[in-house]
Amino acid sequence: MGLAKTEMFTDQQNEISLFAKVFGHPARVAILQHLFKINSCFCGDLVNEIGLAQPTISQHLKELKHLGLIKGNVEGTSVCYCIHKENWTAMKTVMTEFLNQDLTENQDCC
Amino acid sequence: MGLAKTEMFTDQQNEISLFAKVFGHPARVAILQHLFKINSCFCGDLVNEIGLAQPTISQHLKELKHLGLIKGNVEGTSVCYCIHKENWTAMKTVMTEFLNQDLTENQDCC
DNA sequence: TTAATTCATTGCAATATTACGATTAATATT
DNA sequence: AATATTAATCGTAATATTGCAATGAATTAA
Repeated sequence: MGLAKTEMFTDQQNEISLFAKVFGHPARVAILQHLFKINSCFCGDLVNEIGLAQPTISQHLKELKHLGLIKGNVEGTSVCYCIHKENWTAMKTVMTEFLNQDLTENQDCC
Repeated sequence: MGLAKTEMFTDQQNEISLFAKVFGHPARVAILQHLFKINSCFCGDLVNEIGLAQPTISQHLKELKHLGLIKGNVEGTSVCYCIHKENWTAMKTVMTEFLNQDLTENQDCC
């Protein structure tokens, strides 16, 4: 099938998994880290920085943009990308809540 | 290709993406949340709770176990699963560092 | 206008993921 | 021993993902 049965899960569970999925490829992690480091960044810079072909980087950027984690601004023939800070913060809230589930209250069962 | 070129990325980037990937399916998010809530949990309970077929749940559990985020303990014909707390905490450190990259120092480029 | 630059899109091949029926392995119960 | 229970594994179909060559669209430079 290769298709998650999203209707069986809560909105929160689906949202967490969508954010996580976009972080589930090292190229997208690298793109985001570079955007944080450089702040303003052209697509071509990322192609040089990361070393994948231009269409591949473009595709990864599209996925990040589709989830709202980055924005792109056309400047002449170039496109300048940067982190969408408000959306990043909102994502962080969702993911942090998931990661910080309570660990302490009980003993391990095994 | 369908194959990430992991050799192009840092160990940290690959590690982040591996953790994120395992959270990239709502069933695995649901399994983890249930294990946090119930603490001790048999595989069959998860099948009832989540509503996917037993082989499917078993496969998701295997991936979580392979990454070290849960442990399983055989008890008679059942297997009791729970969160691997030390490994969860270690994973949380890695992911939190990634999520908390500095947002404030610069203006948006676009 | 022509050529160059930059990036998106298309199309495709290779591989991965998801889901589950059928089966197997292991233990427990009768 | 025979049967039941529980969960892992195998095999397979359907779909998704990754990567890139080729191409297209938009702008800029000559």
